[in-house]
Amino acid sequence: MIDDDRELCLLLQEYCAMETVTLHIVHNGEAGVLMALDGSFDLIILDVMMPGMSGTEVLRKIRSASMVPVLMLTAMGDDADRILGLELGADDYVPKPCTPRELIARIRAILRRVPPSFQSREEALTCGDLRLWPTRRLAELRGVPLPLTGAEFSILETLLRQAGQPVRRETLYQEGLGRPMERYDRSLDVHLSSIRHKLGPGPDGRSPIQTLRGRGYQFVTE
Amino acid sequence: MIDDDRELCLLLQEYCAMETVTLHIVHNGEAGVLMALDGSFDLIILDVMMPGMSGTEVLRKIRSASMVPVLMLTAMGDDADRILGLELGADDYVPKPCTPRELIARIRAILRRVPPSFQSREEALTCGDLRLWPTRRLAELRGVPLPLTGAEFSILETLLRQAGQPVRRETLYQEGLGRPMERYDRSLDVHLSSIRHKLGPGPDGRSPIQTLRGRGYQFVTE
DNA sequence: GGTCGGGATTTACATTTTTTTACAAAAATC
DNA sequence: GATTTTTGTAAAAAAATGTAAATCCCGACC
Repeated sequence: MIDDDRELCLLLQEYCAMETVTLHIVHNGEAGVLMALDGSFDLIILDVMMPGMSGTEVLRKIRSASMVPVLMLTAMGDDADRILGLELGADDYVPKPCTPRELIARIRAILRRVPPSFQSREEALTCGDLRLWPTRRLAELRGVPLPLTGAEFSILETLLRQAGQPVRRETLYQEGLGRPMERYDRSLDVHLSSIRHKLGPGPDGRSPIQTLRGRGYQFVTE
Repeated sequence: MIDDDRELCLLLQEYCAMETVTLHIVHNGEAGVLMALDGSFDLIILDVMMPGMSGTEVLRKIRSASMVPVLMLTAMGDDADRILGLELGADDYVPKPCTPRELIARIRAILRRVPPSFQSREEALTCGDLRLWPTRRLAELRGVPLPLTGAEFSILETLLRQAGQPVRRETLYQEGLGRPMERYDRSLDVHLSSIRHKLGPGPDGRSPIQTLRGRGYQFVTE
């Protein structure tokens, strides 16, 4: 999502999380273009009205290099922008203000008609001898299927997506268990214990999941 | 539906909605031709008797450019129109007045015999060896027709449209069963159990429908 | 109007996963 | 070194899900 309205971004991000959609946010056009062209997104939500590089300019830059679906947010009744946007290759246009619900519905509609071959489909998350296929909900350790429960899989997926860097407990709660962390809640610890048990020790004898006391956990790379 | 009888149109539209068929309406021939040639409809319902461009004239225009199935509504006993209609390439003829129910039945009959390749651009939903045709409400597993009840079909369709990512229970209730989820309601579980039973195990021995406890369900991709 | 039958829902209980609890161990703080 | 905080983990408790069977509901048919 490329939008300078931080509040709207956060609101939508929250809603997306509930809908099991992951929303990444940038607040200016320059960063947005770079991110959009990174190729790892299914769809870009783009605000027309932004300080600095305008939305249509961002769209032009994106379209010059990529076919990634773009949904534009426009001020109510701004037909000129709308038409320009559609001509430049936006896939849909939603007038602001809009409800998160409507936005999600539009997003799903766009993704339905985009051929799957154009959708960013990652193969597998690999780290050492561990490999996860999130869309298949399957994990393999040294070529052998690794039976993980749902929560374990989600937590491990989150760690693996950021392998080599620390992931905060709050993040693991949100992404892995789908709820915010609360005081005296020890679920995550228990799940991590169980994941470590199933993974066994890494090549160096330590667990591949390292504890960074007070700062979270980190999946160690080779 | 191309018909100037607004009341009948609305009545039928309501009935169609219940049958999960989407009915678009125009009340005159000119608009009807344009709409029919848009190429996005599975079938056209056409009233013979209309002010302005007559039904047969509309049919002639449609047929000159498209093979879209056309069902004609004719005044009782008006054989001349009927024969002319069939000669011009109508697929069926239903005398007015008729019950919505009968009309839907005829529509389904026509769609059954029209080869899928001629049906509107709604492609089959395919995932692995499972394939659904949402407009025809037909499912196939490894090339063999899979008998599913209405609720089962809708739930599976919802899962398949978002294959590879989790779908929340609330969504499945709303999209699949058409009502909000309520506490202590276990219908969905029972339907899922039955779907899983009918689908059998996937290539890896697990069910293609994975449970994400507390987060929903996910149809796994290949 | 009555009965039949298929599908949907509810019920009841089995099973699995997740969370809580309780305490031990490690690290940080004083 | 004593104390507090944080984390690890086994075990118990709670919650969510799986599923067979009973029941309910509604349209079809007589």
